[in-house]
Amino acid sequence: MPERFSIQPLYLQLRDALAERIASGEWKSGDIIPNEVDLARELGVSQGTVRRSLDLLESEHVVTRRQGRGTFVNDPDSQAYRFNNFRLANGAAAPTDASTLDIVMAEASDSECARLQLITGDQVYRISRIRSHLGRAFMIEGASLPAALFPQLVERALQSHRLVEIAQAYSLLLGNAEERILIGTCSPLAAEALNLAQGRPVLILDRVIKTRNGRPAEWRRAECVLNGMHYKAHFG
Amino acid sequence: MPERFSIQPLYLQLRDALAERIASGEWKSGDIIPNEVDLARELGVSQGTVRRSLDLLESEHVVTRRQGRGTFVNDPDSQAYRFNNFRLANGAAAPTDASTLDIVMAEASDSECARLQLITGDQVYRISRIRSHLGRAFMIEGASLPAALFPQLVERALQSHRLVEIAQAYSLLLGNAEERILIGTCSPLAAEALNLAQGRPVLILDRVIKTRNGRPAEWRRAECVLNGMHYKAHFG
DNA sequence: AAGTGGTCTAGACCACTCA
DNA sequence: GAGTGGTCTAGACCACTTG
Repeated sequence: MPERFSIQPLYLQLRDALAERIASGEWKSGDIIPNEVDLARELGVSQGTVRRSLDLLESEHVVTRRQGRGTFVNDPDSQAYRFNNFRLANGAAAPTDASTLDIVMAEASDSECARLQLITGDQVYRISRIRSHLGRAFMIEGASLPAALFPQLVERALQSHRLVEIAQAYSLLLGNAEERILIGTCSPLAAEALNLAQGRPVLILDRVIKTRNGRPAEWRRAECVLNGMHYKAHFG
Repeated sequence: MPERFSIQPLYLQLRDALAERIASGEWKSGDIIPNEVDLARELGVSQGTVRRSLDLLESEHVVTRRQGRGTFVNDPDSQAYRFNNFRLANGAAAPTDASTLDIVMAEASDSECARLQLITGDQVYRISRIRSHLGRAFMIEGASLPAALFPQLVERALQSHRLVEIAQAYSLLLGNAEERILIGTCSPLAAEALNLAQGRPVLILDRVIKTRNGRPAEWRRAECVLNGMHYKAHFG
């Protein structure tokens, strides 16, 4: 019989336990995890409860289940896909390249504290990146990441500073994102980086991505021009 | 024993049957629908299967379930909330008013055919609306609705021409929406209606809302200025 | 106390994939 | 044919709401 360690339903505890085993690297991207019957026996719960927690993890984009084959841990690339919402005129996802301009560590500003749920004195990494599509730069972004979540980020000298790659390197599972979309005129920085005329209107994307546990992992402010693409949102 | 009328799983057939009973008006907005045990007995399936279909309907925003109380049919207002994504600086939903400028019926254009999945010769209603916030007009929208879905729309002289109200009047349940967000300069029409300077940058919102069955119900093109609000999107 | 949805179990059978 | 996830059942018990 399973013990109840908390007031949470078993299937939620189970979901978190399984997510933790994925985050910790016990099961890696692309791996097949044990089948429902084995997991149920190992964990001392019924198969139906295991199923329920796996279904939840699938809805959270952590795993993918395929009838007749098994339950697979999702790739970081499939995660990245969720957060790239630039689309071509035909609706297909626009392939984009990102490159890092700069990384520094600093004390969190007031707005960083507010958006990343930090307290005054906490440290953040500030990353500036530039994204291009078909070789043409169209977006410049400034991202702030809590240093507590990504210790020694600069020292580790990762290949890429896309959040998806960073999260992978730190064994962190990403959750939802909320974005504020505004319209503005380009900053001097953006004008230079993207080769825009002074005062050119830009789309401002202000987004917070949280971890699966609900902890803010990245606050990004971006300015972009669309160059024939559009930005896709989905409601429902 | 339930008969299987199709290859679809029982819980999906059941979900559609229950949705149909709501759409038809048998259960109205705000009503409590029968409890799981009664539904299961009536429909000749197990309680677990009824539960599964009701959980699905809840995830589709058709009903709301409350432990200890019952399962309630959602209001059109709660539906409208899903499709209003203008937010104030503090993140709260911005209350907006909509008023109709004009309605006409016409033969669907090529782009209307494409976006609404119609064929040449089909009829559409074209509605132009203007939205204001705190008494100030900030968005002008042109909506196209398939006439086949909303017969005699003009003749019925509804109070409001917000899609949510129209759908309610026609016993139609709304599903998901997909929106394309672009940046542009205001059209002469928008400049006049919203009192904007020529060439003022605007946010262009191009959205298709589908019914619960996946049939396109409205294609809307809007131009707006934000006046301190922002447009909210959610990913995950 | 009665009634509702929420959790959990145990087990049967089906549909799909692959060796 | 063996192994996987997907569907469906029947029933026990829990948690919450209301009279």
